[in-house]
Amino acid sequence: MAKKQLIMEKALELFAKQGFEATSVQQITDHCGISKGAFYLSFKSKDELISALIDHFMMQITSDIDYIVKNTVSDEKLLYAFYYKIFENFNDHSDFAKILINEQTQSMNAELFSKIRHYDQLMEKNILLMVERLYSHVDRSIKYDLVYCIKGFMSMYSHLFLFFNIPLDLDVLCHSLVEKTNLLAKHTTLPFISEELMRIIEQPCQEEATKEQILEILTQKLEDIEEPIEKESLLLLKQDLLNPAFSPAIVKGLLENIRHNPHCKWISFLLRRYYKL
Amino acid sequence: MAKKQLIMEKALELFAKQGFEATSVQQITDHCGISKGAFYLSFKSKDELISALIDHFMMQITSDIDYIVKNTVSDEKLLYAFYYKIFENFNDHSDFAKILINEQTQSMNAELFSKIRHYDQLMEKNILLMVERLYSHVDRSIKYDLVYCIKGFMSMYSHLFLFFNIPLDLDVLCHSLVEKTNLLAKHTTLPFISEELMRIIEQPCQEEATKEQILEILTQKLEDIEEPIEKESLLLLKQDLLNPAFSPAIVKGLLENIRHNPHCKWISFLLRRYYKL
DNA sequence: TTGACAAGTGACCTGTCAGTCATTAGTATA
DNA sequence: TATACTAATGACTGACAGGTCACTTGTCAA
Repeated sequence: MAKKQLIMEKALELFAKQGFEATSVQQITDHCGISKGAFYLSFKSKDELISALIDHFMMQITSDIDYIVKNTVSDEKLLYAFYYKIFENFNDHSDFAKILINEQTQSMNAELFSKIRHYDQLMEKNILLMVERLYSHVDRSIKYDLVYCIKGFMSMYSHLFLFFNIPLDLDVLCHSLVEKTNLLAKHTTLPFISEELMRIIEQPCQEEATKEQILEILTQKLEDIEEPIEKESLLLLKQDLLNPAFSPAIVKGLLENIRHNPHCKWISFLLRRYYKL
Repeated sequence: MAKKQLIMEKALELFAKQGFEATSVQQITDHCGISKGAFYLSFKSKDELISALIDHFMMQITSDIDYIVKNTVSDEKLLYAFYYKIFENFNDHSDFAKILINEQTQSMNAELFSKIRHYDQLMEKNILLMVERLYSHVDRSIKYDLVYCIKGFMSMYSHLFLFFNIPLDLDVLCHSLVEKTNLLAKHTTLPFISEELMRIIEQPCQEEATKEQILEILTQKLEDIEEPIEKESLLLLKQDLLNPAFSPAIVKGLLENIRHNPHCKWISFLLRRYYKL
């Protein structure tokens, strides 16, 4: 299991520098100091590696953002917190962010492509939720334009510090983008993206995970977790999933216990969605 | 020469669908109905093909935009005309636009990468020029943010019609973006991109073409052009380049004669820059 | 009809890749 | 020490890539 992590870390560096296609398995294993055969003990294929990388990082950022959008109390601070968490993630995992930007190409495996698209749609949904909450008083016909502008800001400004080595003042950046977003929300009168257009764009998003799927992931995660409180919280959540007994408050508390462990972010996201918290 | 064009057209389709790396020379020649050997009669390598494609389309759009920014009289209409020309180009040459978006990766040949970057910088320069002209009365510290927001709008909204087959109402789109841009220009108080930051980003842009380089391109183009007025205009421009005699008005008129021929857009751009028109 | 020459062909060359598997090294138990 | 087992190795395979070149075809004028 530690080998798997080593490979993921080292491969990430190479992918960010040279791109996915241009990096051979041999290069990765050389960089890890292991043999080519050892690679295939950890991953069934090169595609499975990139797939694991995408899942690992996108689950984290998706659940982070989901938590912020659903749990930030103050409307005032929500947009700032959103931008901050996005850029903080991009900054902390800049190698992955570079891959994500450079490897948008539809040339890659169709399965990987739809995986990225899936996470993109989850993100878009959360941005829309945020826009609807923050700007409920303004003309609703502009909400999809706002979503796209926010996504545009995210992509242009992350380019800045990802590809030029720039000292990043996150606070200034986020305040600047909050102002821009609020300006557009307040004054825009001519939207481009109509409800109808949005319906064309939005392919049906994947179903929510079933209880059985969540249970499976949860059971698997139980083995990885060492920390006693987190382990017990997970165990109790599993029991409640099989045999509902706890009140929402208790469930929420248990989820709170685990959400800061990187390994638990995704399962925590799935459970929040399952319990509609 | 016609063979070259055939290859470029057919390759463009495949590149847009599958990506550059994922398309083999064999596939291209099959799609053209020619042999692999014939490909190498027209292009020295696969890289030279993609390089030719980039030049062909980027020269056109760069010179189109340069002309609009430098020759649109009405401030009112400039921004609209800019957006319109951009999206019109992306729409007309959507296969190329897709390649440009998908193939930003630094994994490609370094020479190709810097070629794209060079055109990107020319475009950025023109956007900056436009921003400085249109918003000379507002706080100048926000001008670089405006440039980046304009680029963000361009990229997000072109995604919409490039990757989802959407009926495009260019007029509504451009009015909408003009409004957004003007709003940001009018009300923004918290810029993020400072003069200093911009200096870090801006690597020295390539030198302007020398008189000799322009002459060489001009002489070569003369052979391709059939239309008598355009041919004579080019010939006169060549004479003036060797032996300055014409007044600016005459030179400008001659340039006007040729600028609508797609083959002449680039040489017309170079000459405009040379004569500082 | 001939011969000269450009245009076009596709089998072939060399290199690289993802992925396999017979073998070996390491380790823990009896 | 012997045995049983897993972890790890790297030479190897087959597929396919970009690029070459000896050869064929087509088209002229003489």
